[in-house]
Amino acid sequence: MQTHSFTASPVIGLPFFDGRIPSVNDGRSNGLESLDTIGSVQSIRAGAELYAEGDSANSWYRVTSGILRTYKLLPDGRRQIDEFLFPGDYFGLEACAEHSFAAEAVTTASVVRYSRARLDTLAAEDARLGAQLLQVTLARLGKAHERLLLLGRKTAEEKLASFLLEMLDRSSARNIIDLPMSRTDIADYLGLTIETVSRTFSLLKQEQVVELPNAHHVVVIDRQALEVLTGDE
Amino acid sequence: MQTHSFTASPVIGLPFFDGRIPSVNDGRSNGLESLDTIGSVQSIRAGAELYAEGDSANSWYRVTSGILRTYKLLPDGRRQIDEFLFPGDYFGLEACAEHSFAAEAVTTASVVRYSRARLDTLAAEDARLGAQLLQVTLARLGKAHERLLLLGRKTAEEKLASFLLEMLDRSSARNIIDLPMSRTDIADYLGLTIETVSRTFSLLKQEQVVELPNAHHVVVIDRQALEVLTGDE
DNA sequence: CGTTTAATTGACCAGTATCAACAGGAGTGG
DNA sequence: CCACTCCTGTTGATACTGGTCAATTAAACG
Repeated sequence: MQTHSFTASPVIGLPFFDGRIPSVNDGRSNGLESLDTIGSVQSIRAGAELYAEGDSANSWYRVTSGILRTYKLLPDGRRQIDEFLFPGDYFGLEACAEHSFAAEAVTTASVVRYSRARLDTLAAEDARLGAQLLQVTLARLGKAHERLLLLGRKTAEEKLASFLLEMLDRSSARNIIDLPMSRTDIADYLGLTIETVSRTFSLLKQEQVVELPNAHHVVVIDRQALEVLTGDE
Repeated sequence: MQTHSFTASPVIGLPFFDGRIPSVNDGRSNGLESLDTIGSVQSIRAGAELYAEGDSANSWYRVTSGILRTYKLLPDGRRQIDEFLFPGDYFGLEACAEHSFAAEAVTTASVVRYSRARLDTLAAEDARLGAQLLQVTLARLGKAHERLLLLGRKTAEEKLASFLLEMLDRSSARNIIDLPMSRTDIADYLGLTIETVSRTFSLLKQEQVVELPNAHHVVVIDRQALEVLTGDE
């Protein structure tokens, strides 16, 4: 991993609790760009670990390129992926002094690292910064609760349909999904096995909802059918 | 439901990100007591709804007595309980303008209701308040991630063991757990059916880990065994 | 190309869900 | 005070979704 200085972008203000549904992930401005002045860029090779569960949580991060995953492990090796992180996403800010989950790069990625101590100092002086941090954190909490419903109550097909729509919403293309992560990653994100993920992909293909040109690309043929299959409506 | 004015308690400050593992639930001081000056008390009968999914989220709450549950529903009636809320817990603060989950009383309960607008105004003026809100929200996010692992990767017995230890930690007694919620509630919290919850209770009894004087009380005979059964260590 | 790793598919199995019957308490009325 | 009812929880029989183990195919990499 390499670290070098980062060129600051201008400070951009944001309305205070403006009522819009915030997206942590779309890279849009959310006022936190002002922090770039205290950040440093770090590159991570695909598969490399940024920090482990239990590491001291003295930094906070924003993805600038590539994809990362955060996850927890059980002692016997079972893994639950908490989030896939895309450019623009913030992560690593935690309630306690140690990270409660690990972070790894799915693809080669780069992040901006902020000092937690400096962040706290700035937030103590600037209430607006604190409000923006709160807004970002509340948005992540909302997504986590959405995932509790998925993991606790949805079937394999509903889980995969929900996942594909989530990925489609982050995709730049209208109906093509790029899946940089492996089947193992998808399984550990959805609380399934790789075999079930694979079989469910085949099922969706058979139902003519999607096409699978290869394992890492999905073409959505019938978005509405996919939405019905999520079980959400 | 009845509403009346609430006597303010003195403002108590808290160190700014002090590194302790925060508990949202134990009723200890966390600096947010200053908000009591803008809160009003509201009583809710057992089983009654405080707000529904989709209601406008213009309030924020703290439990002062009783137990509540927040949950999400799928259109076909499947339910996932997000959190059980105990005295001292804060809830209802959300990223967007509508509540993304419903809140109901498990037992007759009372809450303090805060105006979201006034909260925002106060937070805009007082960076320390914002930091405390952030800290409470980060703690809840950490607990949500813990539950993702439980729902995605744990077996029925591991889920129930984890649940019982969570409830024991909130209990005043050393080894007696009071469970005010129904089996249906527990099932919807753990992503199981009531039959599986009931069978797993019987299993734990058979394994001499707990005693079940009745459906709403659990005596923990062997806490260490219960900890092993969570799968966490 | 050849080798290795990832993904798919198949056969079978296990854990949990479903459906159904029964038991135990709490509340109600005689 | 007891019988009746209702409701919740427990237990049993069976079904089914998704997991496990294994073989095959496809993709990635040197």
